[in-house]
Amino acid sequence: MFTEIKTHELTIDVVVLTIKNNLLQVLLTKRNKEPFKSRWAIPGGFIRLSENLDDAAMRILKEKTDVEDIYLEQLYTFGDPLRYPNARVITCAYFALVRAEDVEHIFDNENPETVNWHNVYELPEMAFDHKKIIEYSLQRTRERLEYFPISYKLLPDKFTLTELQKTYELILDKQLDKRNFRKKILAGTMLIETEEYTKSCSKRPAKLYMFDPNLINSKKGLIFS
Amino acid sequence: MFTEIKTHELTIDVVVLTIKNNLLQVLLTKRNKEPFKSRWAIPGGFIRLSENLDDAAMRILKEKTDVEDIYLEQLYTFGDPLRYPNARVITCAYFALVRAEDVEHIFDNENPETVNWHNVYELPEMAFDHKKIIEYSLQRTRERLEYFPISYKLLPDKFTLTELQKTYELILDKQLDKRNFRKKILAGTMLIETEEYTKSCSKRPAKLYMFDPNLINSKKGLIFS
DNA sequence: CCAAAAGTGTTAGTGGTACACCCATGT
DNA sequence: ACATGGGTGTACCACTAACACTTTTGG
Repeated sequence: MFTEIKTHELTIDVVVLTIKNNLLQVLLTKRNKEPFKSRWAIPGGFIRLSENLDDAAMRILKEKTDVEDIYLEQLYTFGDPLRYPNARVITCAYFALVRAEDVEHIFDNENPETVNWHNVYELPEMAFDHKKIIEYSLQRTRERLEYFPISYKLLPDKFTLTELQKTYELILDKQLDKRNFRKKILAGTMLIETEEYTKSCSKRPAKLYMFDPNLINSKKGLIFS
Repeated sequence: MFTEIKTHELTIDVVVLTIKNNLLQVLLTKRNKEPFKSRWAIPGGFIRLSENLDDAAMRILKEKTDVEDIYLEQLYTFGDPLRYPNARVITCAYFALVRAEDVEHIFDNENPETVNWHNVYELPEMAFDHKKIIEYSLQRTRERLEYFPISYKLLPDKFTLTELQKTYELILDKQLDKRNFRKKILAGTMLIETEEYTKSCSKRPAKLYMFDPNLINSKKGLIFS
């Protein structure tokens, strides 16, 4: 029996989003202990003494995947007294955007074989308030998309305009007009046209583009209302 | 197996903003103990077991002022290992907008006579990372101003368009065009024109307006870029 | 030659910005 | 009558939204 000195515990939870199989997906681990045994949850953990919160979120993410160079942002701190049964656990939630191609393995030492990607628009039954946290992440990602070129963190180095449009459509969960999308995105200065084209696909080749690495940190995104 | 050693403390800090004497001001308390003894700090406190984070922020605010009906929003959680000397204190920061007229007393039981309003644009030397937290609040308030009619939380029930414009100008820290401001704000549907006018000022009387209480929770604000 | 995705412009409407003068009141 | 802040309209420009056909390739 633990002493009741500690009134609350602070954890970090990380919503990891990627685009895989033409779907916007979130990384979930299946719990192997109570509470909420065998329900799905977002990855989480404790903060070490020497870490700041961002470092802790990054470490927790790396424990489940092997990615570097991701977009990571603090989301919100959830602290309802009833969010965690029989304990007071406050969690500082983060969200991350990763390239599917960079994630070679997903693993969970405590729960091997029980970590997986799930379509964010068709979530299974979730543990705790994790459904709410994922929905909050999605909302924030949409807000960010309007102001920052964050989509490059979900795409390979070189991509077609159609792939970029698809990324916007998956995040915003709506269809965009092809001509208006291209006009607007090319009017901005964040894209560089390459001389390369897609090959060996069975249709007309598409030109490949890159994000301008000098402008990656610029604050200009695009608004698609 | 986790060792239940308490590695960090979680607190709540609240940035309280108001408009007073034609300035955007923040409520600060002067510390009477180490660390940072006699420096100014934003009000803060601990979270009780039965409270959610919003409730804790509201209680802490009420310990220093006597206001009801305020705008209160979670800002960000600051957890750098070095932010608090010789301890690991993580703080979940909130910001609040209050009407100066609603604040009859400001007080601090521990530090009587050492709680006061300060111009947010001319802050004294602050304790901890509180300057950064206030700057962050200001930035968030500006973002909110673009999307939500939050300015009504800083103004009396009835106000002139000039007072409303002044509120925007103080928050955005820039001058706005009078005709464009009026055109845009009246094109929205959140204002109700009253039949009343300012009296007993030495100039031409100004018409008084109210916020439409039905639209207070609407998401339409105004963008002044 | 057919299927499939790539690529390309114009128009109408909306909203933003810049800008200068008259009005109502108190002294 | 004058000083002070209240109140008003127009013109230009930029951005948004709607919309359909031709091109290139592989099979």
